[in-house]
Amino acid sequence: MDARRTTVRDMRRANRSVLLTRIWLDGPLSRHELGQSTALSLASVSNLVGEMIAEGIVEEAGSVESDGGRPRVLLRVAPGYGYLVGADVGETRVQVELFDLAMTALAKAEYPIAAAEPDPHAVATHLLHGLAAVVEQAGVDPAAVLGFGVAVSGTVERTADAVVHAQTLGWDGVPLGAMLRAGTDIPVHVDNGAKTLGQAEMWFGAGRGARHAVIALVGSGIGASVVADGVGYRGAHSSAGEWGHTTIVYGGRRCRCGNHGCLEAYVGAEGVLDRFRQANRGRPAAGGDEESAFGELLRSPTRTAAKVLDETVGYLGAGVATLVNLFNPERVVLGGWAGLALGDRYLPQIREATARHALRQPYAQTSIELCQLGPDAVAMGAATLPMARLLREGGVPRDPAVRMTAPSQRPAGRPRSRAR
Amino acid sequence: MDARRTTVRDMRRANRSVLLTRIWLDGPLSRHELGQSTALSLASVSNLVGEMIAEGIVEEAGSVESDGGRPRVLLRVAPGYGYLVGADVGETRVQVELFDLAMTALAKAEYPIAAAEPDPHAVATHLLHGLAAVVEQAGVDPAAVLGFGVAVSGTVERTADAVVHAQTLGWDGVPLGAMLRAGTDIPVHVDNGAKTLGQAEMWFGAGRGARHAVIALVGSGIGASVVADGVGYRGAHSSAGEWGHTTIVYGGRRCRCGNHGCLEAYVGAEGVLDRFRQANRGRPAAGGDEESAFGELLRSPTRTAAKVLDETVGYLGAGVATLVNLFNPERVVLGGWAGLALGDRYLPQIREATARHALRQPYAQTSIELCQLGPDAVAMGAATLPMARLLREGGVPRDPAVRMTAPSQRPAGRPRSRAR
DNA sequence: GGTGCTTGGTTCATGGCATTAATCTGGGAT
DNA sequence: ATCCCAGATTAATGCCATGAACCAAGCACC
Repeated sequence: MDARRTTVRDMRRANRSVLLTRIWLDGPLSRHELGQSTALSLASVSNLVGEMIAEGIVEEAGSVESDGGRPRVLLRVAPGYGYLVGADVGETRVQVELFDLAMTALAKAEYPIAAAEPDPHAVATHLLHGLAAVVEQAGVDPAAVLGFGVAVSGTVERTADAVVHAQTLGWDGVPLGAMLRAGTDIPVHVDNGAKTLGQAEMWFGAGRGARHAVIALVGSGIGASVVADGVGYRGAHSSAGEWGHTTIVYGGRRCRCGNHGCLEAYVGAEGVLDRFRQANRGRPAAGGDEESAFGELLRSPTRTAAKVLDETVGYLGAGVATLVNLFNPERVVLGGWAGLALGDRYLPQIREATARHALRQPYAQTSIELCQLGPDAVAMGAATLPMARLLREGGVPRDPAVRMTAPSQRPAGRPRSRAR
Repeated sequence: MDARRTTVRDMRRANRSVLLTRIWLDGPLSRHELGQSTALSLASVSNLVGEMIAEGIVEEAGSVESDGGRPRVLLRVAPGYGYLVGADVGETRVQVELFDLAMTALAKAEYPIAAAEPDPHAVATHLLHGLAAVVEQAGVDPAAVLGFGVAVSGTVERTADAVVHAQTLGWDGVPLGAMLRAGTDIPVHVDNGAKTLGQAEMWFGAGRGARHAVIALVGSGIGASVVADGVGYRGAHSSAGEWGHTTIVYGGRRCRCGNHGCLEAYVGAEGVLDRFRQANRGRPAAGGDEESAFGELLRSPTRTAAKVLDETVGYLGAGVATLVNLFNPERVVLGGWAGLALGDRYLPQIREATARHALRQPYAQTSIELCQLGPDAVAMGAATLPMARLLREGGVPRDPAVRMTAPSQRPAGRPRSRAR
């Protein structure tokens, strides 16, 4: 229902995008298979693929015999056509990683963050240093870096400046995108960490193959990443999926957001430990930091701990049921460090609790799984941002005339279509 | 991220769709304005519009002087090009209405439903009779009826058979679409009533102009219709938006769905009246049916009633906050007969309660309004289903070769483009 | 070791499409 | 009358996917 024209060029871009996406996601494929699954004519597949091979973004990768006939040549995205850099701005450190297009990590850099509420400029500096460092470390031509994806907590406005509002960092209105762009020519993408992790999980993890999924992340805080019909659901201002602060116990426990009865106050790691302390006559769980204390609780639960955890599973089930009822996903993927820890031990119980609280039919149509990538995949998730753009644009650079930096074996060095 | 090709024909259809949608929604427009707002070249606008005029779906509607130059001719969708029939399958009656393309109601038919759990065949018969009746009544050529939209409660599978699961009707797996198609040649569309009402509200009511909105419907039951980026959000199996059975009071009141603490058990009219009865030492509210009892409660609230209603507003606020946090809409539209009744009197309080329970930022980015169409717009909502298809397809009939039934003043009687 | 078969991939002519630039149309102002 | 101005149409152009014909590579069979 959008009010935008379509031109003949959009068509080609769209078709390139479809082909490239399919080649990238579903591994080496022959031209024939591509035609089959995209409904594109073989002629067009050949034409478009030929163009992309000439540009260097796609390459032939061996062939496979086909009973009786000519062997089919397999195609894949050339891993070395370009590189992606992803960064995770956590509460304790900035982590930067460089990947090739096969998503193989080639270099890594990490910078600790001292302050509880770090200075945005310091973080931006870390990020830019990290970017330069991993490019240097991997020995990659900076011009071949297709984009720099940065994942932060909090919400990110979808404007050019990528203004960040992050309560946990104490940032309110930090134009991180603009700040980074001032320091590099590489295209910068900033987004929420839960969303990027969700995208990574959809492409490489437990979400593979699903078109409608919710990635539910439980850590110290709680968030969710909603994927609807293959694309991330963002809402009007990109803050959709704030699952942690939905009311689950009206008038209940006070939450750090200031409200009462939020899911996070019951299921978030901090909330769980706090509830345990109350149930345990004021004595907190053993263990130094939150994560080890939470792990200790799970590993050797006392009677009190078991009770608290049982209740936690119940609350979590009600929370997941809310997601199931409202979003009707075909899959719910539970992640985050606390979510994985809980899920490892209590997944059947979580499913039961969800079944108790969700409507029968939507529940029957969904499955509840655990994240497969672990919580360290945030940087990779961030690297999916430039990759998503590359796939969306069908691999073409901004200016269709330029871009002959890609390695091209062809003597002509130009797309064939010009040569006529 | 869908794996579907684009052809040169899709392009034209998409552009026709964009133009037709814009002409229909934003009233009479000149070719110039169309070019402006769609970014289409004036030549293409002229070409496409000319085609649509030749087909009869668009017509010129006067002109407006433009300072100094040639006056601009205004275009509109020809109201009599075709007709839409919408039906509302309620719990007590089947209502069928016929509209022209300007959405003017031209005929109406109504059939009472006796049983609490009506026989699907009886309902289908009513619907088909109603369809024939309104066509007859309006004196319209049956071939000019573009589609028959049917709104039911419950969820509707998006398959050709349009299988309906409706708890309130006692239907589980009724292929209503298939049943209706067996009795008429007119294209049949079946969907959930909340969703169609939401669409109507988006096009003609309080949702106008919004791209992200949630229409929250509170009656005896509770539902929501989510519009994301201009299109209805359906989820994997079309049951998204089941807001009524999200847990709001963990372990709370028993709901008719069998669970505990559902929003519906607190804010649904039945739940409110039930809570009043409990608070009122077992004496129910005055009034015969649910609706009048609820109205009575609101009109002259006793101290007890006021307290119950205050609490209701609180629960409702928490429920709306859940929608705001999870969907991040730019607008929440409150409707349904009970929702409107509550909203008329308590809208400021509902806003406050929502503010208390929602995150600050998403709440600040949204506005909470009341439905403008009233609960009787369900049949019109159903008629939006065929209209949506017409707009999506750019007005072309199924077989592009046929369709010369439309009144055409041109002597040639064919689209000009052929005449070269 | 040719001949035909089968499957994979490419070339070429064709028709559809939106675009730009030029042209035409209808009104007021000079 | 003539000019000007803006709206609308026509003509020429270049891009695009498609179907049909054609080339390529392996295999089996005589």
